[in-house]
Amino acid sequence: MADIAKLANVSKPTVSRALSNSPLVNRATRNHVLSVANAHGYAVNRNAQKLRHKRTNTVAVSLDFHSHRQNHISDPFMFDLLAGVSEALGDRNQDLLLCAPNHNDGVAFNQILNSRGADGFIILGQGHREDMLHEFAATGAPVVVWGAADEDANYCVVGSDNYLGGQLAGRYFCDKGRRRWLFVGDTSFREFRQRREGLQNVCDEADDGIVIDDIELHSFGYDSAYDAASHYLDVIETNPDAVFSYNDTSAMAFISAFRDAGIDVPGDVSVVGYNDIPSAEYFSPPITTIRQDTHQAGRVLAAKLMRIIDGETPRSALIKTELILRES
Amino acid sequence: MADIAKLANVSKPTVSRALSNSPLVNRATRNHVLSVANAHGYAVNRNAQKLRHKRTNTVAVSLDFHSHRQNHISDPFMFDLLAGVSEALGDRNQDLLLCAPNHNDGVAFNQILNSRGADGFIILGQGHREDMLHEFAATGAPVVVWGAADEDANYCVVGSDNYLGGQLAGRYFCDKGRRRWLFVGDTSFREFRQRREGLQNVCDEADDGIVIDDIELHSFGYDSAYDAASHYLDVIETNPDAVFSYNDTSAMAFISAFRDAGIDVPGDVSVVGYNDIPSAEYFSPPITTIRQDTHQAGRVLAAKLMRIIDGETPRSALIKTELILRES
DNA sequence: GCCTCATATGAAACCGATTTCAAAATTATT
DNA sequence: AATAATTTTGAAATCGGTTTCATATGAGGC
Repeated sequence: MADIAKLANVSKPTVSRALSNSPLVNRATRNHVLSVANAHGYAVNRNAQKLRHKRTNTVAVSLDFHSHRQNHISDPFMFDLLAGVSEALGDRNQDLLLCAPNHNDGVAFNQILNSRGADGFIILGQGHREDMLHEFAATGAPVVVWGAADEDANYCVVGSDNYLGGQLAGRYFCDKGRRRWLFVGDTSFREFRQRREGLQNVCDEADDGIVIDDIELHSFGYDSAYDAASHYLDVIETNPDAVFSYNDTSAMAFISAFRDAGIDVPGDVSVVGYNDIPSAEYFSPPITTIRQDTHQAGRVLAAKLMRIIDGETPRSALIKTELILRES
Repeated sequence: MADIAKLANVSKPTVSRALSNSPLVNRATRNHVLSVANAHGYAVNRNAQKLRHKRTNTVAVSLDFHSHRQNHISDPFMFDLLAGVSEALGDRNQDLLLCAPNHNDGVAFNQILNSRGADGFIILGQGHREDMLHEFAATGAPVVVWGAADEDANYCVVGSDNYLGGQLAGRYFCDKGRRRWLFVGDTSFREFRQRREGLQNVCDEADDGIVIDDIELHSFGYDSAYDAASHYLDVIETNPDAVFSYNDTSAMAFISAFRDAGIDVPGDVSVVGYNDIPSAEYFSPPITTIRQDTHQAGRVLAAKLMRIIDGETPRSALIKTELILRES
């Protein structure tokens, strides 16, 4: 910057002001400085800027890779979400610091904040980290979480309307005249628990002798879902006629297992997945599922975090959640 | 840091040296300083550090979101790659700056480098940006590209052995006794062109009257592939008995289109995809495809870039590329 | 012509670390 | 005990910007 100042025959502060569009600098001077800076391909040193400003304009994004134990990071939904967040942050001129899998604990988060590596955090997938997040947020850390809203949460949560998602699946089953429902998912995750509750709600209101059975599936991935489904069919007396599973991949696994056991989908059983990943549409049969708007999610997450960084305390929010009617 | 120095009864430089494990500081003093720093949750300011060191320990990663015009970012393969890179960079204590979609041109890249936002670039998917990348690399920018090796490239490329990939598909078709092959892909992309050449090579060596037809598919995504397949079947005289498509999603689309036209897969036609995305295994029929080791890819990309940043000029490299035999 | 006020500019201090260089403290050598 | 060699330590300069504060310049009012 000192060089540019010399070249433009002005002082360092003037260059600084010109580059930041300060009204304190004369129009003509600014244009001159700008042209000199441009001609020399000058770019302000972000690190010096961050140091002085005490603001990084960087958002750290954490992906809970490890909650996808088996499948590691394979569920495309998380990545659509990441894409949405990336786009939203780009629009706001915020840099995106992607946190590596092994840095996903509270200490590491605090370290990033304390060392001024980022101004705040977007956590994609709260998983089983609610306690850690609670603690983290309690320190005053600016943080937004993609996950399930929680009355007691001391942090801002943005997520799918899981309860509604459960209701949508339930109503779909009612429409199809299904009476023996099966819920698949690990209800120790709040998100899945809320879906289960929404499903239960529709069941209760129908008051029609509908029963709901549960499979607590503690590991992710297609294979374990397939195995769970096969085993379930082995031990159960009466087959279910409807399945609501926690994501599309497992829904596909259930469909395959059912078909391999000679059960027709969607003839004998209706199946609803969650997330509407791209392949859901192309599976055979195309999967009826619950879609979330990942772009909206990204925008909302980014917007809320910006407000938190600016000292406000925005409320948690639910993202548009809709049933995508297909053939399963 | 000045505070820690005061608390530990030493000077600022001593604290700095203690924290960076410098041998210039006495063992006892270091331990004392460390314990004081720890007790107060102190973390060095990264920005000051980067400013002084003129090194950021940050790698910018660019995803070519836009080459996936229709599907935007839906191909899970790119994300597996991103995960691999993220992991590898994490192991090397490098931060990962994810570049937003709208920042994917050479000027923006240079801006990031000049402003010391990152030490180097990992470009995932060269797409049609070869010229830009060439120019970028010519400025001396440290850059590694995931894509297709090119004799003339002035930058380091890491990628699948596309030629071998094509050969593997060709040999598979030979094994199945297929004689009328169809190659699907946009050969204006070097990667796909190389695969096409590998396929041709097997065809030539078989010397068996095998013919290869081509569909130049200029847009990505399932739907356009399905449409292309249907249209192809409408206008063609003799149906192909083998299809090698540029990715798994399009392979699925071709299989669906063929089946909808009453053509049996794998009975009448063998289909080979590319990338081995998770759903390839669960599609019906499970898709025979070419797999690349995304973790290895991530590690190699990271390692090469580190060497480039250190002033070396490592050579381009090919990643393990293997045929995954399934039912299609 | 003198005073006030607004506008434009620059000198110097500062953000929070690291590095150079000189000085102090310790240890080894004779 | 005196000197040389080696460790340890700290004062000051530095990285590259931004901000404060004082000053210079020119316009407008009387």
